[in-house]
Amino acid sequence: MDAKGKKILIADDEPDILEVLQYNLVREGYEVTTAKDGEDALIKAKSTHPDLIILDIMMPKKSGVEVCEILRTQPVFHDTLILMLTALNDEGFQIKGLESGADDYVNKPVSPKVIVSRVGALLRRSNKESAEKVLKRGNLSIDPTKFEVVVDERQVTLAKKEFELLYLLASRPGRVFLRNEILNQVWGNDVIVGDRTIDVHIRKIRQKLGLDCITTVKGVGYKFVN
Amino acid sequence: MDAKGKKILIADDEPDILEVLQYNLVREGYEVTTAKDGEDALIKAKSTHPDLIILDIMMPKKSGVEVCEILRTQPVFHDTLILMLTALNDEGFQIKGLESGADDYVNKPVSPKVIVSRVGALLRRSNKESAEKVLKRGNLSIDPTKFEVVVDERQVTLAKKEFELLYLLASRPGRVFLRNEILNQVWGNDVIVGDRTIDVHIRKIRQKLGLDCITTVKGVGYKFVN
DNA sequence: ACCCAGTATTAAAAAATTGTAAACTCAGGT
DNA sequence: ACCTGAGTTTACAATTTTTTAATACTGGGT
Repeated sequence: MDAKGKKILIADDEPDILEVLQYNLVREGYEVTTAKDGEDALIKAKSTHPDLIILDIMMPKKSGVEVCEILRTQPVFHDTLILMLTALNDEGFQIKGLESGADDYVNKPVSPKVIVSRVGALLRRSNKESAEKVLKRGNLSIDPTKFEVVVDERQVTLAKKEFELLYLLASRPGRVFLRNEILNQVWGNDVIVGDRTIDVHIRKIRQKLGLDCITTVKGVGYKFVN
Repeated sequence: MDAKGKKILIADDEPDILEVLQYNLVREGYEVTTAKDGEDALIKAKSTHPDLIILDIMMPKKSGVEVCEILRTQPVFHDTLILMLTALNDEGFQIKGLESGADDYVNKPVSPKVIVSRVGALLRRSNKESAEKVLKRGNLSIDPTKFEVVVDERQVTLAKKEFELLYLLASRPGRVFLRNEILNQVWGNDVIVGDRTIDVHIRKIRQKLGLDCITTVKGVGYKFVN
């Protein structure tokens, strides 16, 4: 739905850059892995299969251009987005970066905001099939673009997490979602919250909707029924 | 919204480049015309009236910069988007390209992906101001050509950013705009401003309009309601 | 009837997000 | 050089959301 779950690999030999980028991307909800040189990048790429890779051009072992070229030869990484970090003073490399199959490049010194914005743009573009559509379930209508829920003509305001949780359950009516699944989908893989948190949100949804559309499956999870 | 139907003219003297760009842009759904030199570009531009023109800087007969300058003197081409292709080694021309009225430039050698992405970005960005129509939402009227907002007979003067922000939100009533979307649309992809800036502008709009037409969706963004 | 694991309910704490006023920057105009 | 206002940032207050924690409930198994 959101940035949630999207995996990003950052490869740069300067720890400071790694840190600041990681911090900012994690804050946006991405799952971030880092690599300290070209070979490390290849290894991490193969093990984590990121959605997007940020490659510094100048790195020990293998340059960003080399890494990019190697990745592009493998079908698995054919659709992986690659964002190059280039220093303004090595023009030759900049050119190679583009030729080698990068999807975009950003000049150093990097601005976290610019990176975040470009990353978002790239992922959004590649993501156009995951269209957010309005769910209609009986007298219930859930519109993710308007962030609005309507029950029998009556408009209900849900908070973000409540909305996401309802949207998830309603996206597959009847199907039981395990508590773990819910945590991963709505909260993200790394966020650590207790199980009771889900209960509380479920309760609020039931309360606000005034409908009994969410059923508890004891020992398993919750499901949306209609 | 869709790229479909948008016309693009590509002018370059290297047939290879013409071909690869044409192939990639056509695949994206654009209608593409090509020109082989500066004068040819002017002729084709006049006959096809493209939405966007890709100009190589170095061309026989007339350079990209010249073509650009000539086009810009004509009102018909005032809003036509121009994307320059520059060789990295002639910085002087790069600068001239921007001065002469190009909307963006891309360094050679070209990467189809980058071109497609930039073209998309340009068209998307221009889309908002090209659809310059008066919005009427209840007792609120927003005229982008006059740059004027009227609430219940009363005329309100908004600053540029305030106006653009209101116009964006009002262009899709009900739809929630994420803070990132707002930043991209109103401020542009590369501009770096803090989140509070949006709030402050929203506040000014609310204040000046004296209407509660903008709703905060906490954790998500803002939306226009009526 | 009692226990137990799991869930519901509540209230209150903690965290996140937004609202606001005021100050600062910068460009343009006088 | 000075003024002015748009635009931005800052720092803090106000608010809402999210989480925790403590307690009560529930239904099946013994």
